[in-house]
Amino acid sequence: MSDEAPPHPKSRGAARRAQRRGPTIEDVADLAGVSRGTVSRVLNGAHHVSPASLAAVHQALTQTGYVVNQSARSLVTRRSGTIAFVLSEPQDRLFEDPVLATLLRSCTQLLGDQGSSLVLMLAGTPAERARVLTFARAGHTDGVLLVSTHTGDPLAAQLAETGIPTVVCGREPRQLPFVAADDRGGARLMTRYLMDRDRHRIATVAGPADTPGGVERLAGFRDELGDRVDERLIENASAYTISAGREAMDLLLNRSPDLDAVFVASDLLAVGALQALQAAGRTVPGDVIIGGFDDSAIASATAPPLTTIRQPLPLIAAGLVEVLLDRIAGRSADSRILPTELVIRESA
Amino acid sequence: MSDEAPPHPKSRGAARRAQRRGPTIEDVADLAGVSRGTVSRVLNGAHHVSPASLAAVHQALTQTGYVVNQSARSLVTRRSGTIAFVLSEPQDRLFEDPVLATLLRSCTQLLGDQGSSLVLMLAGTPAERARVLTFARAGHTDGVLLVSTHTGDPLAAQLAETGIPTVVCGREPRQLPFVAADDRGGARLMTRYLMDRDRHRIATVAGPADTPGGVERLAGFRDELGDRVDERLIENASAYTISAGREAMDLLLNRSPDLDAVFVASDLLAVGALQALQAAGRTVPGDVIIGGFDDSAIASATAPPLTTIRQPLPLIAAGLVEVLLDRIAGRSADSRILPTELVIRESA
DNA sequence: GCAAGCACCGTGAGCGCTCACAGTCGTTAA
DNA sequence: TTAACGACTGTGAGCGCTCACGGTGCTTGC
Repeated sequence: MSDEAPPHPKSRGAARRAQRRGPTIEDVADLAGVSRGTVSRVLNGAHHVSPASLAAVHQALTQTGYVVNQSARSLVTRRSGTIAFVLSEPQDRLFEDPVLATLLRSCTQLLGDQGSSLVLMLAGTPAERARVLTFARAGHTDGVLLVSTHTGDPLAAQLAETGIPTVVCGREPRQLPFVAADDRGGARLMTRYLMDRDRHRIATVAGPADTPGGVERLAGFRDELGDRVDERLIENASAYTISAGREAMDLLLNRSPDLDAVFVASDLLAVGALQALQAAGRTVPGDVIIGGFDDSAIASATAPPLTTIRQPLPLIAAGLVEVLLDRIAGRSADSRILPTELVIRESA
Repeated sequence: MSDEAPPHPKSRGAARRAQRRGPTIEDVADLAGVSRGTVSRVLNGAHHVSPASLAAVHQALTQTGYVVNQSARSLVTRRSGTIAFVLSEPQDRLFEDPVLATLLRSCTQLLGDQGSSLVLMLAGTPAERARVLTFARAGHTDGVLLVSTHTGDPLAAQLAETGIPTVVCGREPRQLPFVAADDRGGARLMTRYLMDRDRHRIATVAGPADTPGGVERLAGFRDELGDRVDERLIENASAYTISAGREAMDLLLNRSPDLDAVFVASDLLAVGALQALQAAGRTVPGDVIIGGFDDSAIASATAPPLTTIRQPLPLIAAGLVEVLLDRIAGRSADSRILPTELVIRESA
């Protein structure tokens, strides 16, 4: 493999980009007039380096345009510098959830600022889950950030077994640490607000029953209403989508035409509910007031704009990476539940 | 670093997961009774391996649970097995675009099926852009998949200079290969459809003028209308968001209250336009018919559902990874422009 | 005056793998 | 019979780095 010199006109096809091997640590060392070890020390921020050689190394570093070979480094340190963002969800739909997009963006940014990179992995099918596990076990990743809406995701247990640092987004009943919004508290906030607006037939479109959001937010609703809950005013949506919201609302409307308020467990769902309400001739917030959950971008884009519960997404993202990084560093880090906030707009 | 045995109760904190070094290729070789070389050959699908040793190796492979150390492999092959998905966009908003989410999902899946992984990188700020460049130059990635809505993204040029295989999503004026939907053709399709419905005051909410989608779709609109275009019926939105759509539509409505049809350059924009229309008391599709672009999930969730132009997202994703993979393998691969399709719903 | 301590530095070993090369051994052609 | 060839296999080298160790030479305390 000595096709180093451009003079060779016959490009060897496949193995052709082995050419321009960047400068190695040794090149830098030579240029700076020091040894490998010294360069390595400054690269790793170690002390015990004289000001003179430090300057020389820095000079050589910029002069050569050196950039470390992560593979070589990982080989010895056993740290990859990447973390896996795993999306465990059979439905493709999840990807259209603005909450998730925001989370992904924030995590990417946070991780990037901190020097590691994020690899995105899907874990919707068993084959994909197996791939995630292999990937993790192979040490390709320093830790995994698991996002899964369904309670009792098998991947969580398996990940826990491998022992690789993991944090899950959303309540997780197992031993794994998690970071989540205070769903129950948020639901109480909204329910209380609806009650305070002097409504008495308060319904709820809850999330799917097999998701933490689905059960927690419903629990909050029940907490606040106490013995005034009417089971016929409760409907679980089949998924977190607009159409599921519409369907659930239609059901509710059929069953209890006299409802005058509704707490919907997600903004996307609320968009659908709003449509169903308006299609049924109800005015919002005149006849019926409606409150959502998430405060995603869509909440301020509906007509009327949605009163909703804000999930502290930036804080959740920050918590997620902080807990994960702590775990990776061997420090212990507890699960966190972050407070939510009522955002009043016009729908309620 | 010999805290191998659990007996040691004092976990050493930081360097604690160096423990369980998985089986190496040598372990497998020993177990199979062959040499490193032979195991490596079967791992890399090479031939020149006798059926007997092939079987022995496979046996040993599963028995040990061996999984290759990618760092070690990359160190010698100079291939990382990862590709970077770079999002070059100052606005955070882009992340809420369902089109993008779908694209990201498809690419992740396609790449995963094919054995490589996707690392997500943001390139909104200069610092982030620099990081991408360094990352690419360091050989941490075999190729980059650049998604950028703005024409003339500086990153495209810089990436081209580095020589690392790159493909861009969306029309790209430079030498870089790209994959894009036929925006112009799609716009013609929709405009023609609106004309055929016997409307004569056809307006358009175009995308931002500094995006390929913004100019191409507007060009298609003009193509089809010919000398019947009225400049006062054209408005560029400031971004691809619901509120920008609403604002543009309001402007149009003020300027030309008599408009009876509107082609909106994206579904998100169309949602806003629809709201503005309805808020102004216009019925859709009675008074005004409206056509969107993208066929994102939201298009079928509005009331009425949007007639729109479908972008062949799965094909785009497939084209993107195919072109990129070809480039990485040293094969040449041309840019692709994929056909769009009219999807008729109720808004027009 | 010398031992001890300190700050700094260079070097060897080795991380786990792939690749090229140099075998070995059975088979076929001359 | 022997040379040549093919299929298969083992081995050395080396990818670029970090880490531990063992030097230097200098200061300090006695």
